[in-house]
Amino acid sequence: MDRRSTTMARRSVAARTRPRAKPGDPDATREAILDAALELFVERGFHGTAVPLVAERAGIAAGTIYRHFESKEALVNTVYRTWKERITGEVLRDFPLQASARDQFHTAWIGITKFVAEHPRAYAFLELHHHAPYLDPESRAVEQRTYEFAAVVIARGQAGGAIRRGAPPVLLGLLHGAFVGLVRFWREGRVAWTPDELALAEQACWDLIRAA
Amino acid sequence: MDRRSTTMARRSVAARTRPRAKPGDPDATREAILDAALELFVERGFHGTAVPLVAERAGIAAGTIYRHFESKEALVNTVYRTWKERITGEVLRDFPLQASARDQFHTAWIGITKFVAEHPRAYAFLELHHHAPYLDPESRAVEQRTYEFAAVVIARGQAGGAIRRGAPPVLLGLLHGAFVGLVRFWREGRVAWTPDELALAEQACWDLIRAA
Amino acid sequence: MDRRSTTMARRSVAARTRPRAKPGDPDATREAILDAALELFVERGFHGTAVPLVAERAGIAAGTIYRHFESKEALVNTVYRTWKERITGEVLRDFPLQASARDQFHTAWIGITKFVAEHPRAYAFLELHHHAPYLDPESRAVEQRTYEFAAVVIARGQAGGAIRRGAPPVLLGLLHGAFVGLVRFWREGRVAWTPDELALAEQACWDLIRAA
Amino acid sequence: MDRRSTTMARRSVAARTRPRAKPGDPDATREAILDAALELFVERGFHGTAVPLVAERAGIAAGTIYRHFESKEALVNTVYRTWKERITGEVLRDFPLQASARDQFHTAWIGITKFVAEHPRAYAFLELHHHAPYLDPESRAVEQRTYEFAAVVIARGQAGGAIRRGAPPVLLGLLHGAFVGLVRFWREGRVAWTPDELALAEQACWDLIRAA
DNA sequence: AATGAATGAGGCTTCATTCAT
DNA sequence: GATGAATGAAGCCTCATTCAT
Repeated sequence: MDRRSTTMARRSVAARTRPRAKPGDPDATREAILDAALELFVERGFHGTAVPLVAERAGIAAGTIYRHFESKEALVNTVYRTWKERITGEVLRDFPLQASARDQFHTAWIGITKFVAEHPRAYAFLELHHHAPYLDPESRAVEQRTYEFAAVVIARGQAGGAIRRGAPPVLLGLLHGAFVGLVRFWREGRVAWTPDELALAEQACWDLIRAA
Repeated sequence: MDRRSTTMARRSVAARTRPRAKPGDPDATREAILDAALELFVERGFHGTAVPLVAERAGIAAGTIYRHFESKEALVNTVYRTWKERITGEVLRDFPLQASARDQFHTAWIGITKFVAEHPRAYAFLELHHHAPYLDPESRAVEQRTYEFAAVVIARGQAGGAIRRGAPPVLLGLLHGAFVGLVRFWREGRVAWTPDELALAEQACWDLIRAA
Repeated sequence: MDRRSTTMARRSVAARTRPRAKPGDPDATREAILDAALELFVERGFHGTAVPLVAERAGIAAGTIYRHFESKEALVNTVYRTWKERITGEVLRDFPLQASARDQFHTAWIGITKFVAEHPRAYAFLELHHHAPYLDPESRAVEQRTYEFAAVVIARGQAGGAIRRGAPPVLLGLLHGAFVGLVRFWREGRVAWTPDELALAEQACWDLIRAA
Repeated sequence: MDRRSTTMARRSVAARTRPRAKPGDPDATREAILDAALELFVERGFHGTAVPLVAERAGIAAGTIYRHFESKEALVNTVYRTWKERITGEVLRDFPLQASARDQFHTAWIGITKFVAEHPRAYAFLELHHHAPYLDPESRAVEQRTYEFAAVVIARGQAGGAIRRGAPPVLLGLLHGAFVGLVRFWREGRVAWTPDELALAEQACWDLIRAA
């Protein structure tokens, strides 16, 4: 009845490759569903993705999804929170609260670009579902916390004279949007995700917000 | 199936009063449908908008929509192309091909912000449906043409030394994304759409792409 | 666009025979649905009756039901109220409020037995759905009003000395139950619905409640 | 598949404590299932009760039910027959075949009211599932045997002059229905189950069938 | 051209039943 | 015997589309 250690090992391997078939292990099934949902919601949008299609891509039966998630909405929200918390965690872990604004910016830039490179679909998902009407209050709270943290960092950079004056939300909207635009063009194949391009983009984005 | 020039002319009048007119005039009916569709696709998304609902908001019968558009997809695509061409036209009309990069930038900035202020829903629609899976090749071509023009302008700015070096698509992605991010935050009520904020944003965006 | 009079005539004939096919007339469609639902809910119960089955018996497509009723629950409730109001109206129209208790009893008996003979399925439906959990407050209110009227009549009969002492609800429960039991046995083919049997039953029921 | 006598004996003990015991004893498991099913079928109806829910209330796993019952239908039928036989047995045990009709009536009345008081849910179950479409022929046969015995007793009462003339099924339908109506009103909270009310009801029911 | 009732495929979800452990 | 995750048929309902008027 308990083969957790074995199956966990097996799952983590499977997860790193592709969606996969029915292992009979609840955790693996759950992961397969989350992976399939992530992909499909990115490819076709929430309403454009039929639940049975998610099941098919996950290699399970349609009904099985409802043993793991209460509803399609609960599923998107879980995907959303899982990845939003993950990216936030990865970027903010070891965030240099005492460093200069430029160093903080660099740290965040590296963290986010790394995440995008490793989990491009997850980043696309988060961006596409930003403020989607089917996100529940808890998901919005996660969103909001990230936003508030960023606004505070910006405000402190302004206080220190390193970041240009102006309402932090304006700068944040521009900065976040610029990065999203870059990623989007990369996904569309219009730009490459090379160190050179990224260095250029980083400098440009810093110039976007830095004080003159 | 399209009679853009005629209907567009009349449209601007209809739009300024009310949509959902049903005078028995085919062009007016068509416009009412396009207006209703624009509103609803923004409010509820493509999949969330039922065709009979569009008809109701347009003040006509459900079946009538199919006398003007082949399908729901044809309808979104027409809305998309209509507005994409319109914003492109408005921004590029009188575009100062001979002016300095900074002046060109300013002209474009004024044009786009004006469009956003006057047609916020249309801009939201275009942004929300960017690369949607139900957009057809022709709609994508319209997108592509805009993109190519912008890339050329950037490249010329680089050649003249006014715009920072780097692949034009990177700069374009950042710039376009920054603007979209600003508008999005404005729509979400996080920033105001005042001259001050816009001036700040314009300068920041110029710094994003200008040469050092 | 208005063929109301013609179609109404056609419908009332059809209604008297059997459920029927799609006439294209909304009222007739609605009636066909109500008739089919009445039959099936009696034969198989509410939860045992699939909506598409109702549609099939009504000779229409499944989706059509939802143009006439918001939900399956709304459908049962409409069937319930329609017939409950009808039987109440038929029995209470010309109810002799000033007559003796025995005459009142006889009047009600005749009215109800007539209704049962004419609309046996409707009576079965009402009895089977008495207090069903999916009946909405309005349906329950209809139920309640009938009950209260009967209780008052009983109480007045007791006041006049014609009806045996005791809590009116007890007598009402017994009396109503006895009649329902009689109808049930008739439906099951155990007793005949002949004047002789009915006269016997009427006398027995009167003896059930009359004063010694 | 049935081991009625063994399990029934043990059952009365289990029922008096709590259902949902799961001692690893097959008979106890079976009893727990039957108890849980009885409760739930009364509370939520046959179609409204999910098999896994029965399992949960019985304190066992869903699959286990199918080691004891072939199907959900087999389960209801077993519940039905178990209790139908039990009430019949309790009422007819020591039935005074030689006594007067009035005494026989009284004996039956006491037996049934006692059963209702002790097993209200079981009585509700039997009444609610009378002639349900998912009862199988054997269940109907059990019903039929009870009915036939009662008809014979009535006929003998008529032969002795104590019971009014008329087709026994008519009297039986009325009598049984009256009692059911009483119980139903009691369950709905409209009448109390007190000695006074019961005495009144007994006399009324006797007057329903007794000769003038 | 317009209407709007009707259609029926397809979407989300439930649940009776199976089966590997 | 028991488990409980998985199954997939079937249920309720929506909605893009058609067609008789």
